[in-house]
Parts: sequence; C-alpha cells; structure tokens
Amino acid sequence: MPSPPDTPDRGLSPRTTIIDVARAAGVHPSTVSRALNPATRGMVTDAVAERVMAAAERLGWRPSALAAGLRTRRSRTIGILVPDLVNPVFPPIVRAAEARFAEAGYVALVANTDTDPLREALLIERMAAHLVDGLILASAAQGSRALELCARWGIPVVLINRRLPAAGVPAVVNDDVLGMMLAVRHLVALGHRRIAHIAGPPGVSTAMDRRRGFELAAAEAGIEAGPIIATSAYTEAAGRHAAEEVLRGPPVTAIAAANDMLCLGVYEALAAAGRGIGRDMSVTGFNDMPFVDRISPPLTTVRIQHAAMGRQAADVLLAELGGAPQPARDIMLEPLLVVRDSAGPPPARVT
Amino acid sequence: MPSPPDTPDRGLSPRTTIIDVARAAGVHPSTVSRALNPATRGMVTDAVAERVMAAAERLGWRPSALAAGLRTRRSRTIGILVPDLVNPVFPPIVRAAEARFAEAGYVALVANTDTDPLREALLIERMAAHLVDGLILASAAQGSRALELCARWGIPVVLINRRLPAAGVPAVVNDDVLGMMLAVRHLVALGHRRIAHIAGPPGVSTAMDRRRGFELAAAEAGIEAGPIIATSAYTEAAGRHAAEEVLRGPPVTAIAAANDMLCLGVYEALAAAGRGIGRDMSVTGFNDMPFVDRISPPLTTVRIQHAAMGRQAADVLLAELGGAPQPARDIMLEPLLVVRDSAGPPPARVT
DNA sequence: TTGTAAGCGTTATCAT
DNA sequence: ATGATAACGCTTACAA
Repeated sequence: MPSPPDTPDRGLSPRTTIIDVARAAGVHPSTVSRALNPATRGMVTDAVAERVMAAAERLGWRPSALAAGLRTRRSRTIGILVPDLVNPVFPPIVRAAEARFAEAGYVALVANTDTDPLREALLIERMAAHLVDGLILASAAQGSRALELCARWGIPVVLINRRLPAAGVPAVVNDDVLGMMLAVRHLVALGHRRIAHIAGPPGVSTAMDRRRGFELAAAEAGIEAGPIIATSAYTEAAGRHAAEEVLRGPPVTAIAAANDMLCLGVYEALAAAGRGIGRDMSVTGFNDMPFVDRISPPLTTVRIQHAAMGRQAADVLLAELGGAPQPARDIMLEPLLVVRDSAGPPPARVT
Repeated sequence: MPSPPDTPDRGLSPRTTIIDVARAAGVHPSTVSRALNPATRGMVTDAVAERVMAAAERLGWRPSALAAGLRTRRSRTIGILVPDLVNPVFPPIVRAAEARFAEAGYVALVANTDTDPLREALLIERMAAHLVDGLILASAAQGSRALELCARWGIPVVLINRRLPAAGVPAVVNDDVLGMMLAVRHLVALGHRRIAHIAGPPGVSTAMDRRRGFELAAAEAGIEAGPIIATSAYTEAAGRHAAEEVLRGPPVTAIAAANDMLCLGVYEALAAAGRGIGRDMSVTGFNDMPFVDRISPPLTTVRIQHAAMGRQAADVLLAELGGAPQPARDIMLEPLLVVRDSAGPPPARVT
C-alpha cells in the first residue's frame, strides 16, 4: 500500500529500533536486545556484541524505557513525595536520594504534596500509573491513605524523616528522642533547671519523639519537665506565639524548641520582650537548617544527617527492589549537637 | 493449556487491563479506551461511559502510562535539570514548575547535574530514554552539550534562571540588568559615589547581565564604575576573597554584589576588617534568598520572582507541547529592590 | 457511535 | 549462542 496506515508523525524521523539495528548488524532482534542490555550481554558472543553495539551507535539507537517497562513491568523510576520542596529540610534529602538512585540507573519523579491528602492520593495514583518501582514518602502523617494506596498496588515504600509507628514499612529517620536529649543535657550542663519545651504539631513523629526526649532528659537530670507548649505547625508564627505563652507562664531560663523554624519566632518574641537571647534566656533548636549559623545570635541546635537519610532510604528501597524484602523497621540516624551562642549559663539569680 | 506461557509474576495478581473492563462492561476494548480517556470520552454514549467507568472502578483498573506512552510517543513526563537542588535558588523554581505541570497532568523527573557536563549528558540521555515530552534546564552554562542533545532528539527545551544568548531556545529569566540597576540607583540615591561591584563567574548570564547593569547604572549616575572584582563561583568564600580585594583597593563606600551568597562572605570580610556594615560600608545583594532578612544586619537585596519563573517556564513548555511552537526569546521577569539595613548613607567625609 | 485490527519497542520463553 | 514468536496494555485510523 502506498499510504502508511498510521501517522503520528511529529516531524521526527521514525525512531531507530532494535529491529533496525538487527537488520544492520545482520542478526535477529532478540540478539540485539541481548547485546544491548548490559544485564544480558553475557549471553552473546563478544564479536556479535561488538557488531551490534557498533550498528546501534551508527544508527543512533537509544533505548526506550517505555517499551522495556511495558514488557518487564518495571519502569526504573522511583517516586519521591515531599510536603514542600521549599522547606529547607527536604532538598538535601531529595538530592542525596536522587543521586543514589541515579547511580543505580533509576530516575526520580519528584512531587510536592502540600500536605494535602487529596493531592497526595492523586500523585500516588499518578505515580502508580507511571509504574514507579518504588516510592519514598517524606510526607507521612497519621491518617494518610498513602500507605494503603501503595499496599493496594504493591508499590514498595520507604518512609523518611517521619516514621509511622507500626505502619509495616521501613523508615529512615533521625533519632529524635536522643537529639532532644542532647539539647536538654546541654542546657542542664550549663546550669539550667527550669526549661520550657515548644513542641511540634500533633500526629507527627518528630514532634512526639522530641517531646519524649525532652521528658526523658528532664527526668534523667532530676528536674521538672517545665511547661510544654504544643504548636499547630513548624512555623515561625507558631514559634512566636508559643514563646509569648512561655513568657507569660512560670519563669524559665531556657527554651528547647522542637524545630529551628520555631526558633525564628522565638527570637522575635524574646527580642520584643527585651530578653537577651543566650543571656537572659537560652534557646535551642532542632535540624540545623541552613543559615541558622548566620542569624544573631547563632543558634545552638541539633543537626540531622539529611543527606545520609536520603542515601540510606534509597539504599533500603534499592535493596528491596533487588529482591531482598526489607524488614519494616526504623533505621535511626545519629543526631549531633551543634553548640553556638543562643544558649549560655542561666542569668545569676536575682532573688 | 494448564501452564501460562509467560509468568513474570511478582506475587501480584495480573493487572487489570482495558480488556478485562471491556469484558465486564460488555463492550469492545477500544470503546473502553475511549470512555476512560477524558479526551475521547465525548465519542461514546454517556450511558456506555458510565457503565465502563463503573466496571473499571469495580475491577480496580488503573491506566498504564507506559503502554499509552509507547503507543502515543508521549510520556506525559517532563524533565527538570538543576545544578544542585540544595542551592536555595532552585527549590522555589522547581516547586512552582512541578505544581504547574501536575495541574496539566504531567509528572516531573528531577535530577541534579552537579554542574558536571558528563553527568548532565547522561541524565539527558536517560530522560530521553524515558521519552520526556520536554525539558526544563536550569543549568545552562556556555559550552554545554545539553541543547545539542535535546535538539538531536527533538526534545523541546526551556531555559530558566540563566539564559544562553542566541541559543535558539526560549528562556525565562530575571531581568538581571535592571535588577542591578535598581541596587546601584538605591546606593546612588543614598549618596554613594564610589561603588565596587563583586561580579559572578564567567560564562554565566546572571553574572554578565548584572555586571552590565552595574556599568549602565554608574554611567547613568555620572559616576565612575568602580572596581569590578570577578569571582569564580557564587560562594561565600569567593565573596570573602573579593571583599578583601576591594578593601585593599581604592576606597569605596559601597559594594554591590552579584549574589546574596557572595554577600555572606562580604559580611565576614568586613567584620574581620572592623567595618560596620551599612554604616562604614554599604552592601547590596541579589536574589533575596531565604533568611538573608534574618542575618545581621538584614541584607538589602534584589528579589527575584522564583516561583513565577518556574510557573512561566512550565507554561511556555506546555504551550509548546500543546502544539504552539514557541519563539526562542527571553522572557524577563521584573526584579524588586528590597530595602533593609545593609545599605545606608556613606559615612561623613573625614578628609 | 461502536467494532476491527494493527502497531508502539522491547523482552521472555520457547525451540534450534 | 542465536532465532522465532508471542506478549506487555493501550491508542487510533478505518470500517461498519
């Protein structure tokens, strides 16, 4: 027939396929497939492999991940879901994970959930449609249907940063309990006996664990676990309000906040109240997010191994994809106290 | 036959396909395809559509983007390449672009090039294998083979943040010339007559354009375009070295830096030299990156519309994918001077 | 409006 | 070690 039956032509010359390469190399397409795929190259003679690869190169052949994925049911694609890439906690994690996946030949689909369960579900659905081989979830919050969806579609998941106790999936997180204990121990060592805690939002493991660390450290030091103010979100405004509440309450000499962002608000409230930070009132944060070493005074805080977190999560997922079913346990990363100037000895007792 | 011919079974029940749905709904698979695809739903009776969708829902059918993509040669996937997601400039851009693409039904493959041309080429190749419908490049630097590769494979590209003059592809960038002029005009209005410029690395459009803005503004004000110190990278260390060089040179009362990161180094150098920032020496930055409002003194800088950049780049690419070939022109976004405390009037002349 | 059939590019399972 | 063949799941001219 003179006219082609199907013409989705976009002006592109028709793609070079392994069939073209086969013709050029004088072998069967299956042989080309074997020669071109590093994993099966061993099945063909070196001479043939050479010839095929030369032909492929000459014809400008490129693999079609789509066609291969359709056949193998694996896309060599990983989904990474974060609440908000603009939150400075996530870029280092995502970057490290992406790098690790790239090494292993995977590409990463990244999306922001905006902490919106509907959006999250939609994105997971879409990623499932793209046949992601696995999913990294940094947005885990209690009550999310995410894990349920993944389970339904058989998508392996690794949680990151936040864990979901008893969720049945592996998680790579910071040891938040220990981290907060480090901060409080530091304050205690400086001489503080009355310390307030500004806690994170409910239902989030980082908030719960850090709060527990606060209580444990207080018990350990034999001091009362001072006022604990819960916030509704890890935001500057929430931190400011909480600090104002602390100032209105029973006197304390230090505030251990669950998060650096909260500290920015704490700084504002203290400045407004005329309290010298690190002198009249000590403050510690959590995360060691970028630039908290440049604010005034530089923030004493707990550093999290963000990059290691992303890398390890990727490793766990890759291991699972490699056929080794992963135990649903939490991998804890060691936090590190970073001492700067926002926490000092308590002011001399006026009495 | 008792034994299935092909068993790539991973423990998953065999996927529900439109064929299963067709059987359940009592129609032909092609009808199912039409009913399930929003774009072609109009071709079938409402009643049939209802029936098909109900059956699909009941059977737990999910679309296979791979199969569809293989057929249509479009993956509904966009690649986004950034040098380094940890650089605070990029998250807002990527986030906004991703959001826009998501709205349009696309998913985003995000990767970090690390400013490594080889890595960049590898990633583009891999994205091509995944049949990305388009590419957003934030890593454009002179001498990169990226555009060449994309052109070879017919992948539409939009540059972002940095432009490549005469590259033949659309770019969405900040108006860097104007931005630097705003900064210098501000300094001039404050009374400065001898201003130094710390410029960005060579071959990068932001550096070249901001430098030109500096020169134009100086000419406009009838003052000499003071010492211009070129740096090798937008880093804190480079900024420190450059500032030290400025201090060693002919006296100036202000420094207009090409980038906020450089300013952090400038602050250090000035502090080390005992110069009061904003009093003995004024400083302006560029980008208004996160937290420069929290350093001491808060930085006067030029704000870039990062989010708008990402959104517009996405829009341009989507328009192109929609069939409207885009002109290869630069879309300039309006910068905004943000006045804080790092720039004040020059010190009274001692003479 | 719906059915028919061909094909997207690759890989897995045979058989040789 | 290589060849033949049949899928993978979906879309789309074309026919009815």
